[in-house]
Amino acid sequence: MSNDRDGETEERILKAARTVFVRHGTAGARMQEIAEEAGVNQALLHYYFRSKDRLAQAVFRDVAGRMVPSIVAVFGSESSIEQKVEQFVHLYIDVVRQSPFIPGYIVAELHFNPERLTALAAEIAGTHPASVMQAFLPRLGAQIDEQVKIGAMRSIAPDQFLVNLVALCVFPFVARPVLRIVFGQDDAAFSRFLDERRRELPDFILNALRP
Amino acid sequence: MSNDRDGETEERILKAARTVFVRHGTAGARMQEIAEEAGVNQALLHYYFRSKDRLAQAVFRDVAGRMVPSIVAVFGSESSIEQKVEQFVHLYIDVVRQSPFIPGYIVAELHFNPERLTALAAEIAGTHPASVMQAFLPRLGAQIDEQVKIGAMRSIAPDQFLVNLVALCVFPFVARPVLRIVFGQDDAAFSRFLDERRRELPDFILNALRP
DNA sequence: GTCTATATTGTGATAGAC
DNA sequence: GTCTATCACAATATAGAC
Repeated sequence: MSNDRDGETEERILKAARTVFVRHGTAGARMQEIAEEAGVNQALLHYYFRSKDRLAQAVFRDVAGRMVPSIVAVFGSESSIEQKVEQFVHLYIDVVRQSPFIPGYIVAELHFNPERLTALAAEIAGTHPASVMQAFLPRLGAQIDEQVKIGAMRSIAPDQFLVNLVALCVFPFVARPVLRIVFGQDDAAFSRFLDERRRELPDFILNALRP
Repeated sequence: MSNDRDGETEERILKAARTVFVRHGTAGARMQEIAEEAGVNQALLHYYFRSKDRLAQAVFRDVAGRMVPSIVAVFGSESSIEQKVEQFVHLYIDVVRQSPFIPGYIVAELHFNPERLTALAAEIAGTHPASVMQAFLPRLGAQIDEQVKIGAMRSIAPDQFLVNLVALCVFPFVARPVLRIVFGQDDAAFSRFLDERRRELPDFILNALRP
């Protein structure tokens, strides 16, 4: 195996770790399996990442951070609420559909190792200007108030609104094993379910807010 | 320590296991910690449950199965859709609020050990009459169609409807670490958030389905 | 940087006394 | 049924050669 002049090996290890951690969770993952998946030996994992915990941190940072720029793009924009809802639903379903196990991994990691989120949040706060981070919730609130004032929308707290929006997008993926059993959905049926959802969810949400 | 004539010890072990598995997940849980939590030694865990895996299975069965009777009660009833939605939202939030880590545990277990759900499903199918299990989805569909025909509701597939309903109830609990950071919610704020949600969610959902 | 070999501790599980 | 003691192996981590 040749040298890692351009960080190619480190990247391959991280990718392998992503696969294994997402599949088995941080506690269930084995360094040995990651090494095999990356085509290197276990010692090299420690050479690059020092410990399993640091590697797990790097993976969470990588996986969870991946979602952030698009979210910021949607909610940091000047679009109308209607547009934001539709953009978010489409973006989320289109992206996550290609890695449908990510949400389950993230939720599990949030639950068992919530301290990793703190670390990630600090980093994101450093990357994006504070103005964007601080402002986007009140801004959304103001946008809602506007619509309420002209009678185009019923009032809703912006945090409730956001939780609703994200919940409706994320949940089908984390509940997939249940859908498989309760609705008898095989892969194709699940895919059709997502198509239908992508099409109808924006209207469902916007209609919920009509006066 | 006295003998376990009435299954008191076994019950105490199961309860301890519930606590530890819910907190750390199946892979992250340690038999030693469960033994301490139960006030017994590790050997006794094996005496009653033979292996960690069987204990994990028993815990999942216990925790996940706990929710089922109430769900069946709501959706197996003859109530109107409006009533079902309100009943489910109130029931779910009231119950889960007292054990707010359950949803995170269940989602994680579904993700990493989906085969446990299969076992549980078989058991539930055995307990409840097949008529109830098979019928409840078409029945909900028929109930929706009725409303659509009289112009009281817009059309929606029953599986989409159910996913929406459950998603909106479950998600705040699994996303709690995120709410804490993004919205700065401490325990009291989260509790108020749930109060507000319990009050407004039924209307949100029903309004979404108005024509 | 990458490997092999190994140290060290953790962890599920069992044997056997009481 | 419950305990103590211990086995057997899994798993993270490090030392040191190349």
